[in-house]
Amino acid sequence: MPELPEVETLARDLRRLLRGAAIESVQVCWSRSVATPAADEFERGLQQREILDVTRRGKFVQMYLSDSTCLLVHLGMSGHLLVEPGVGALDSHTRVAFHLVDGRTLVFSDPRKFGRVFWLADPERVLGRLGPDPLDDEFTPGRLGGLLSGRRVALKPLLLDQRVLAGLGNIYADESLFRAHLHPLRKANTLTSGEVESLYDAIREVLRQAIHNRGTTLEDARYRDAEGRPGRNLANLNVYHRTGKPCVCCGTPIVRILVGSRGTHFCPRCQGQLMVGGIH
DNA sequence: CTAGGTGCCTGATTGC
DNA sequence: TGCAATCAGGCACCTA
Repeated sequence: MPELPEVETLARDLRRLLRGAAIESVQVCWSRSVATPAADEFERGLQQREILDVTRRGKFVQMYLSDSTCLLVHLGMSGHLLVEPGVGALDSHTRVAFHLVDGRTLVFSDPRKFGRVFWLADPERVLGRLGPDPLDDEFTPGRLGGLLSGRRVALKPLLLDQRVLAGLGNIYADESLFRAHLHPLRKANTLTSGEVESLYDAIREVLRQAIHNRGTTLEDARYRDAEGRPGRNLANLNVYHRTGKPCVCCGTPIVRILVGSRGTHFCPRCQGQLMVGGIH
């Protein structure tokens, strides 16, 4: 599923491909994919607008348009944004098609229909709820410590909460906890300052490596960049989707448990400590 | 604040 | 073989 590294890769590609392009017309094929405004207004209002820049915030792709409005795309579980050379054969998973003045098509394809597109004058209406971006310069170990302190919730659900930290999903939350040698059920407020520091380093390093590899495309899965290419970060995963396989560090089989109904992968030996001092 | 549940969805997998 | 049931998961929203 697309998380911060995949969305970052996509946003960089789209910036290169779309900056300066103008929208000729918009076709909404599945109206529920458009969160706001209503589909007919979305189709009418976006005509002739120019795409000035494309960035990322958390897991949102953010497109700045002429007239200072903003198009946000959340890919959900299975969304893609593809730039196609022509009008393109719109397959059955196409939810919104943006026909560009230069003849290309920006396709929002989303089999599972969990993705959403927003057209807003003020993107903060949606983005304002997000916590800090873990790769932002403003994000420091001290800031992470502040987010964890006083929270009795387990680390795994906390890392997935976009209001706390924006951009981690199931893959990179598990990978970050492995890299930091922290058990996913450890209560957030029990971390020592050294452990906070190592979690901070782990999150940033896991995300940076994944971006360097242009994101993770699982064997079965579907993540593709703006030009349809898969990412190559799969070989970098240490725990996610490696249930029963030996830990790269100690050889112990990787375990999968459910935490808040989400599959959670970890090494029971490397990440074994549930409490400070090693009490289980 | 925290924990747990539901609904939204459909391709892939599992079960009989 | 073939069909039906189950699973996967990001997120908003609800209840206790």
